Amino acid sequence: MGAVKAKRMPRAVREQQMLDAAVETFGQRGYMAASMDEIAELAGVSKPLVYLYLNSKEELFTACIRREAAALVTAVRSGVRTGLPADRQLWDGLLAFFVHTAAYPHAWSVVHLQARTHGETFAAEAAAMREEIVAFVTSLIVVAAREAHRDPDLPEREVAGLAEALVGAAESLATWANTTDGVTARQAATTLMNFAWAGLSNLMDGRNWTPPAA
Amino acid sequence: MGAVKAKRMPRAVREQQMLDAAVETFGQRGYMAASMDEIAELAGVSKPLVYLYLNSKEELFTACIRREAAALVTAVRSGVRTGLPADRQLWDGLLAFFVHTAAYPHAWSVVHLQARTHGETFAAEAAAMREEIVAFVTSLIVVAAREAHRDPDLPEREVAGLAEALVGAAESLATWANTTDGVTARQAATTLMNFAWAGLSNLMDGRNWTPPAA
Amino acid sequence: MGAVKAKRMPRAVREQQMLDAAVETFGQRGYMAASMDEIAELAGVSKPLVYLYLNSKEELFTACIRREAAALVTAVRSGVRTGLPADRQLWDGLLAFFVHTAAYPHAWSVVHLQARTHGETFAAEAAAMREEIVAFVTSLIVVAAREAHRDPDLPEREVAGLAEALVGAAESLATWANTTDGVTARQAATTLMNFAWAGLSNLMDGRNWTPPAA
Amino acid sequence: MGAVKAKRMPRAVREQQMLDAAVETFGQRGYMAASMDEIAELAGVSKPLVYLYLNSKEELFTACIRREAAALVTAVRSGVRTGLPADRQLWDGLLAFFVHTAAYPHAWSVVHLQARTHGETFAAEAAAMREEIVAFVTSLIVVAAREAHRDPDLPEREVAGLAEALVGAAESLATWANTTDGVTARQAATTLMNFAWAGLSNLMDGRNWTPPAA
DNA sequence: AATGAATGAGTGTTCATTCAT
DNA sequence: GATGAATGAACACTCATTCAT
Repeated sequence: MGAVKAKRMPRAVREQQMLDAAVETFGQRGYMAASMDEIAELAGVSKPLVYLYLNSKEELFTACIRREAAALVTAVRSGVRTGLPADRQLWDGLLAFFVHTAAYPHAWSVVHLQARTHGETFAAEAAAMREEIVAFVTSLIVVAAREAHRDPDLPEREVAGLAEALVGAAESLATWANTTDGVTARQAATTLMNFAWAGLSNLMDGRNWTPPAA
Repeated sequence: MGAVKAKRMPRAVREQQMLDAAVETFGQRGYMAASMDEIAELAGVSKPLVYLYLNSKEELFTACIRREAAALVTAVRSGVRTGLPADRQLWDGLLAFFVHTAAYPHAWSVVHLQARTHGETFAAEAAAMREEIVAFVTSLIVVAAREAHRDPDLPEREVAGLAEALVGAAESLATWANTTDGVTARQAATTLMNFAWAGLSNLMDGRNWTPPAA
Repeated sequence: MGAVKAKRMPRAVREQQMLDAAVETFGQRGYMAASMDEIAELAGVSKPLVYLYLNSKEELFTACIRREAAALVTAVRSGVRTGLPADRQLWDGLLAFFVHTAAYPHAWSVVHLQARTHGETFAAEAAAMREEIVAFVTSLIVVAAREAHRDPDLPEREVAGLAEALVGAAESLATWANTTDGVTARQAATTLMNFAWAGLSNLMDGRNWTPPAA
Repeated sequence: MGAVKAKRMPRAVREQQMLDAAVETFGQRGYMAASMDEIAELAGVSKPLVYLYLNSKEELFTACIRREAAALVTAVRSGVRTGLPADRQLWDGLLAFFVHTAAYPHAWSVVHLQARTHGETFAAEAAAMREEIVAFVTSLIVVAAREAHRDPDLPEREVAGLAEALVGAAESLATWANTTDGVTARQAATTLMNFAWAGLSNLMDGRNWTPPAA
């Protein structure tokens, strides 16, 4: 499973191999339980080379988070074509998201779980990416409201909460799909789309649920 | 800072103190970064005593997960009264959930984050509790459909996905509320209820979103 | 040669054993070349215990410097009785100094050589002790001048230079005596006393050597 | 900061650049703390080239000691003109010594401190040079005694001790002058000359200090 | 019921050194 | 003549765990 052992490769290539190995190991074992020895071995190089190129375990982990977060954002962005209706854009984005997280489960574990459980520094790194996605979803909600010929009279904080809930649900479903046999990316996307779009439409019609008095 | 030092207490009490300290430490530092030294000190006892009562770090962590998972399930169950309409039951459950996770953030971190990032054994422990909650939510959805005089013609897998999405959204919002200033449990519950209930109603009316052909 | 292996000793005792071993090892190998493993083994304990008691290699080394510097100053002070003539006091001090450095060559190496070659922090630690000795010698020179019924019209900077030269010569002779067979502490002290006392007397008589014009 | 980068230079020149860099680095950081990486970078060449020319860290260090020791001896020898009175010769030698050590503090650190704190091999290398200087001083003392029309009835061992003390004092003053602001080579030489010459004269007049009975 | 004393095993990190070009 | 790529071996330090009392 480790990279084919080939000596004397250019630095850039080796670095990617190391990141590959690191993402797999961090994703599987967790940040702390992953040992640099294991990562080096999986990458097919000696430990000093890992340090020569990536300096420390912390920097290596950060590099993993950055690379995978960027890859995920790129995947989602690439899946969406502007100009289509908002619901279609949301669908396309969700589908791309679930396809990507299913294709790279270790990467998803690194970005979503590991990055958030080992200190503020790493968490912040992952949070930056998440912000991008939340912002994207938020904008879609606003556009959808406009398309429905409705003033965006949903208060801003309300929209933020909805986007948060939607993204949170997507994240949970991604993990769920990755750990539950027979759930495809398409199914996950459909479920969430049904759950979310219908809810959003209703809200835009002013039919919202009123909590009982405290 | 730790518990007031009092010698010679009955075992059951000491054990709870240790678990308190462990939950706080695990929640704050993470499973691996938490040291038995720190936990013992925070509990106000010597390390060998911790081992005498709880045998190992793994067992100690498991005990934490069990205790806190049970506490959370109990809290949700206690918040709900049967006999009320389904939406009210869901609301009550969500509110109890957000109140509890806000009151015990370290416990929530242990059960939701730490338990899932350090090996299958721990993850399974937490998953068991989660199942209970998902089952509860599933049943509410079914009841709601029945109340709406509609046959639960939503396929079972669909319902499972919806419950999963709902619970996932709740979990994300809990963490979000715990780390975002000025978001109360009531607000989180309202946001989610709006998002979810409206969506569920729509679905039960057969107005679901159809994905484009692959 | 290592301490007789005896288990379960009180902390204070173990600590001294560790310092003994550390002084020997640092003195022989040098600060950097000495490994904590070696020190622990020589002390007859495991490495973690060394860390438990002395925290780090740096702190261990600092503790060595402090202990041995204090021991040397104490030895010199104890060798001198106030009330005797200045030359006798100087002789007694020098003799005590050479006896001590000959009895504890590793300690002398640590304080005089190692402490000065591995960073400002350590150097400062040793310099503090040296200051005490220089101050002591300086005072003796002043007293000697007074005893000789001469105003201490030697300028202060001049006296400082002389004390520095005297102490420097003593330090060099100590190392020389330690590495040259057949040179006793008494001989070293006699040589230096002859060299120094005669010179000082001459200076106090105003017979100083005038350098040629630049 | 390092030598201007120029490719393809003759070996002899490159070697001197490497030694320059090595002396500076060893002098500043110490033998063990200095890394071959740092030295190579400061020399403006790649590490393998350093190994090609100087074989190993040990040999590199040895080469540094040899070069700098020789340079120091040469400097002292060049400062002295035979035919002048002994005291003038001593003065000239001391002055040359202090001027050289002040001009090349890193070299002085290498030869005097580093060489003596990292194993017998290096110490022996530096000791060889020292012997030359001690021998030179010894001969001056003998000549001085002869000039004073006195038989050198000072026993040989006594003379050796005096030379040792004188050289030791000089070494200490050199380091002292290098680390104390405002002390010039000339001042150091004057202080030592006063201290030493007066003492030596006295001794040659038979006025020596008699130690108390043991 | 409780603890001071002690350790085996492992981790991240560094460095002198070499090979292939 | 010169170097980018790569490593074996070691070292400081930590931690879960146990023993003797």
